[in-house]
Amino acid sequence: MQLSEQELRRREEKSELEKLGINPYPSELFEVNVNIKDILENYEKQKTDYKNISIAGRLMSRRIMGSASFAELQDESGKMQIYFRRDDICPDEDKTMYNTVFKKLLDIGDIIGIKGYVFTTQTGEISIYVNEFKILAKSLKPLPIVKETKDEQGNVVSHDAFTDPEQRYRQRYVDLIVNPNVRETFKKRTYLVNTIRNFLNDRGYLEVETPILQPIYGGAAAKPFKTHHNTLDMPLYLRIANELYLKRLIVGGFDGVYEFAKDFRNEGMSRFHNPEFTQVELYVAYKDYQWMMDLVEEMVEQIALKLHGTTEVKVGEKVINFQRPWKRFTMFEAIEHFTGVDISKMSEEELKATAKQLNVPIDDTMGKGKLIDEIFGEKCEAQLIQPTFITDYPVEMSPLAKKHRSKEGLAERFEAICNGKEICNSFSELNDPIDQRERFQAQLELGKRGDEEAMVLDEDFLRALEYGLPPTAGLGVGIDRLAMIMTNSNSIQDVLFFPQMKPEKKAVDPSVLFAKAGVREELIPILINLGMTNLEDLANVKTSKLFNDVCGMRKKMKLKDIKNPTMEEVQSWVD
RNA sequence: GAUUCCGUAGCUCAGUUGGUAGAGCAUCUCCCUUUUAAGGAGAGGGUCCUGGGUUCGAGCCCCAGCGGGAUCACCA
Repeated sequence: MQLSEQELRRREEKSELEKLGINPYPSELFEVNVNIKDILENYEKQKTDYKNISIAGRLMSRRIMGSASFAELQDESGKMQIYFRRDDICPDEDKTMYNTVFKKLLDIGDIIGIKGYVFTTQTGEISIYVNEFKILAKSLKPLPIVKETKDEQGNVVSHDAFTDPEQRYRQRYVDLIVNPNVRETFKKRTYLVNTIRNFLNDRGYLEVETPILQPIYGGAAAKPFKTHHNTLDMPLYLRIANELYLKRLIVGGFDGVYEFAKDFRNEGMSRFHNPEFTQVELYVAYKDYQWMMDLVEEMVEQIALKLHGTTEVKVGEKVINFQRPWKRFTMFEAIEHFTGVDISKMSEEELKATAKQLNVPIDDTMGKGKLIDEIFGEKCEAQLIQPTFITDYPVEMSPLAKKHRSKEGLAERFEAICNGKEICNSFSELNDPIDQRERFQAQLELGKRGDEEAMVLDEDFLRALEYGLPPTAGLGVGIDRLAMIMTNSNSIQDVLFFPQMKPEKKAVDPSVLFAKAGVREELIPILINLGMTNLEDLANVKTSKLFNDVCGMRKKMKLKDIKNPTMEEVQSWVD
């Protein structure tokens, strides 16, 4: 690893501090009695409370002017100017703490604790007057620091912003330090989850945990990640959903259960898809999907209010209003609304013809349900910006949903669509075990025909249904999708702290290099132990010395079974 | 997967028909006691993503690869 000049300098500063008897990474706690947000909000009202403060954070900028300096301190709650004066930091003859430690050995990015008092500068900025400071952690890597100014309208303008998406996602910690709006986004995500949790707890539903490692994956149509348990010597799957487990709990006698679940799907990635994502699933006994729609409306409206203080949320150029009640369309109505075609009574052949007319791509494997779904997806979904419930999906697409109480071929199912994307999915749960078995069997048929996402038959789940599942309404809400809308984020990566990325760099594995040069496999560990990392290292020492070293290391590593190389052999590596 | 754009200093980015590698910030030295993108004077810092090719000469042109973004298609 090649260190930059600035990194080397910071390492030297670290040893300078140690030479001065200052531990750059002290162990003892640093008492903090206030944060920046608190000062900004309350100092003007209650100045006497801020005569003796102790605060810690990261040094974000410095303006040194001879024997006085201004700097900026950032803690979790915000940023504030701090003021240093040499003769206050160092009241005695010895000016080391200011002249050397502060001016020379401190850098932007260092974490410090300060004691002092709050005051207002001549230019009217609330600042902290530093009486003493302490280094709490030395930072060895320079931060991509963002400077900010305000234009005439008072808008904050960033300069040299840290914007490279790759760097931001790979080094989220840096992103969080220098881009305060990123912290806000993730706080909102947590408030969103908390709001849902409180909402469900208030209604008496029980938060539960169910297996992530599952012997049979189910509850959704998706490709799973597969792994293996050594002791049991069996395959296991990372869950694609937790639906079937939560329904087992309803069978067990709980009237309402929910779980915030990380689910895993081995599928494509995009700005809407990450291999692992979060859903909250909720199941409530003795309810149906109509009831669940009311719950979703109320819950999501409450989220908007909690996060924004209003039901109106700005997303891109649009304003989305989550105020109840939301528009409700059956799928047929939605299609008729957007295409002018009433497909509710059409046969499979007529549907095919309609799809072709509407330029909806189809293929011969598609049945009636799939055709309807395609037409909807192609012609309607993207146009639904304001939150809208779409109800009554084709039953073929919903193998875990109850058949519609009155409409042939449909299921009691709804999705809420918002900003052109599904944010939740819900149905009256299928609780007829015989029907459920048949639906699974139909899925098996699809699987045999090569549908990789077809569901697998879960005998234990069917057994649970046979004991009796009360009529139940179920719901799944995509937390990431909802968080994207609620935080005005364009990509799922912006609402996941650590989105999935390709590995950073192919580490050049020396053993591969050596193997290519014709080194016997068993000798490679010896070379690595000798500190050789590439072929140049081999070429840089005399062949005879290399030969001696290898034989010596072989002995040291007690590799009796390995034959020493010959001189010719060693020579051949370098050639 | 398809299309398309990008990769130059620690950061943000310029770089002309192909002719010695540039700016601002950051860093270092000096000056400066209320500054605020502080200021003034000076200095250091580069595998121009990698590997080939064309050329007297490549950051620039060509080919291949790596990494990333955006858009589109399937899944939430």
